[in-house]
Order: sequence, then structure tokens, then C-alpha cells
Amino acid sequence: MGRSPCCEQDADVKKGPWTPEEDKLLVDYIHKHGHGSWRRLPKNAGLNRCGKSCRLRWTNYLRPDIKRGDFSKAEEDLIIQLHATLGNKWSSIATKLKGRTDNEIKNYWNTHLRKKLLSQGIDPVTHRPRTDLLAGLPNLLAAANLGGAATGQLPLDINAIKLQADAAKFQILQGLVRVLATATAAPAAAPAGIDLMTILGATLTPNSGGLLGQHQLAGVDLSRLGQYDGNYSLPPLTNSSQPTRPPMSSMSPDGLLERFASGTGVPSGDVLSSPELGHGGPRGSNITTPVAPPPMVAADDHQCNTPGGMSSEQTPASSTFDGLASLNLDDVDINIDGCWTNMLLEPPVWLNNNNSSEMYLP
DNA sequence: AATACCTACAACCGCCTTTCG
DNA sequence: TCGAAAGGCGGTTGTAGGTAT
Repeated sequence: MGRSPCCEQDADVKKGPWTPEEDKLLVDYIHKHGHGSWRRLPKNAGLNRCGKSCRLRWTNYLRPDIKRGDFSKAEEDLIIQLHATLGNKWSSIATKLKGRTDNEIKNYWNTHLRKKLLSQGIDPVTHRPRTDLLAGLPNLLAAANLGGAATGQLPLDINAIKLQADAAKFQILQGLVRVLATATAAPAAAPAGIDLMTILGATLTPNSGGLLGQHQLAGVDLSRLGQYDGNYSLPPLTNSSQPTRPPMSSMSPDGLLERFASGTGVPSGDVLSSPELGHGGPRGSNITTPVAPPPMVAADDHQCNTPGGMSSEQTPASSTFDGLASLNLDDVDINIDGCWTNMLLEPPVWLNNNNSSEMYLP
């Protein structure tokens, strides 16, 4: 227990990238003698390296059966599938991918697959749709409002905070948009996933100190709620199968978020102006909000009400800002001069096929 | 052209488990 | 049975090359 590093006793061993000469010495020695004891190998092979370093160099790079080059789609899918069941057990995953090393798979995961999943709105840790987008809302809104407070005591760059809050709000809004958009089509396909309605319900219901006023339920056909099976999943963020729309970057989420945060509700057809927070999007950019999905779960769902807004789904490995850079904002279906109907090309069937106006608040 | 920033990946570090005398 | 040595694993860091400003 508490063993010292294997090479600590020899401070002169070389570290850093291997040279071709060192590689040759190592390969030649192993071909002749096998690796035997890794600790004794460097001395026997004439290498000024730690045995552990030799082992890693051999197993991760020099071994003849290592397959190099890009990962195929099949390999990608297999890694994702295995990671979903095994977690970060890279060595176990590597045993299923012939010729790939655990280190290579781990690196590929961290540099490619993790980002890929994030861009699709999937938590790479849980392999389930991300919930932290909504969970972080209260704190981020608080940060955004710092600029309006006459505190003046903190030596913080308020503009920087605003920028951060703006960026986060865009992402949060994306999450809301996707939740709302998904809710319209979800009954057709409802694979296992998080309970988004639970999240929205707990987040938005007035009883839970949420964001929306109770009266917003008026006009919603609650009898159709049975169509919701509690397992809506998020669609990929970069779904661009819909007609071209103005880029999201041309509108501001401030108004919408402010309304959500205030608990005053958003009347149907209500055109929200942006500058509530004083640093919003372009002047005159308006958005019209559809009704949020009705709260399905009562305020006794404490998951989203805990201090700090952390849900049990959230992990340190996926912060609110993760994947922000890779998000394709231009694919978010929000129209600056119209309403969100463009993003809801399909009728809101889960509420009422005959009268889409029920999607809007009175 | 110079610099800053980003990305990918090889390599290292430290802890845990297994093996062996 | 115990403890040290060795191997293995996952997380993290360093760096080279590419790209943007």
C-alpha cells in the first residue's frame, strides 16, 4: 500500500516523448526476450527509462497488433454502446475492439465522442438527455441580474458575467425549445429517457417556486395529457431537417427568460421585448412564446428544487457550459419576427390536433 | 508574418489490485 | 498470512501541429 512510484528511486530516467532509437531498442529487446519483468527491462535493454514507461510505450504504441488510423462508424457506435454499460472501464472496452488500446479509446472518447454526444444533448456520463440545462437556470439568472443590482462591492467584471450569463441563457433556452418541440412529437417515439415533464413541472410550477404562473394552465387541454408517457427524449440539437430560418443569434432570450423567471406567465401572442436585463439582443427583436408544457408532476418532486439546482442526473463531468461551443445555434428554430410556430411545423398533436391555438396561452 | 488559441494524442502520475516469496 | 513488488487502470498533463485573428 502506498507504494512509491516505480521510478522514483532513479531521478535520472528519461521522460517525455520516445525517440525512434529508443523504440527500436525496446522492440528489439522484446522480440528477442519478451518483456519479462518490466522493472528490469530498461536496464537489460539499455534504455534509460522507467519500466512502467516501457510497458506503456509497448502496449499503447509499439505492439505489432495495434490497429492505427481513424475509428470507423461501427467502432464509434460500439464504444458508445459499451461506455453506456461499462462506464470509463477503458480496458474492458478495449477488449471488445480488436487492435485498439484503452488509451486510444479513452483519448478518442474525450476528444470526439464526448463532444459528439454533448452536441446531441446527451450527457456523456449517463448517456441520457441532459438535465443540467434547466437545473442551472436560477443561478444563471441571478448572475445575469447582478448588473442591475446596485451592489458595487464585488470586484467582478459585470460585463463578463453578463456575457457568460447570456451564453448560458442561450443554451438553456435551447434546452427549453427542444423540450417544447419534443413534446409536440414525443408520443410517436418515446425511448427510455429522463422525465422531461417532471423537470419542467418541477421547474415551472408556481408551487415549487418555479418559473411559470399557475394561470398559464388555463386553456390547455389537460385531458390530453395522458398521451404523455413520461419518457420524452431530446432530439439532436443539430437537427436541420427543417426549412431555413433566421439564425438564433439574431434574437435574444432575455425577454422569455425574464418572463419565466418572474412567474408572471406569458400570455398567448404576447410579444416580448428583449431589453429587460439591459443588455439583450438587437432592439426590436421580438419573440412570441408558445405555452410551456403543463406541469405534470406536483411540487413534491424535489429534484429540481434543491439548493444549487442540482439534479440527481447532473454530474460534475457535464457542466452547464459543456458543449456550448459545439452547439449549432443557427439550427434552433426561433423566428425573430414571428413566433415559435416555425419550430413547431407539426401540429401540437399531444395537446390538440384540431386547434393548435391551444398551444398558446389566453 | 506573428501571435494566440484550439485540438488531438502520447505520455505521465498516482492509486488500486494482483502476484509471489 | 503478510507485506513488498509488479502490473494494471483511469485521470490528467504536456506538447506538437493546425487554425484563427
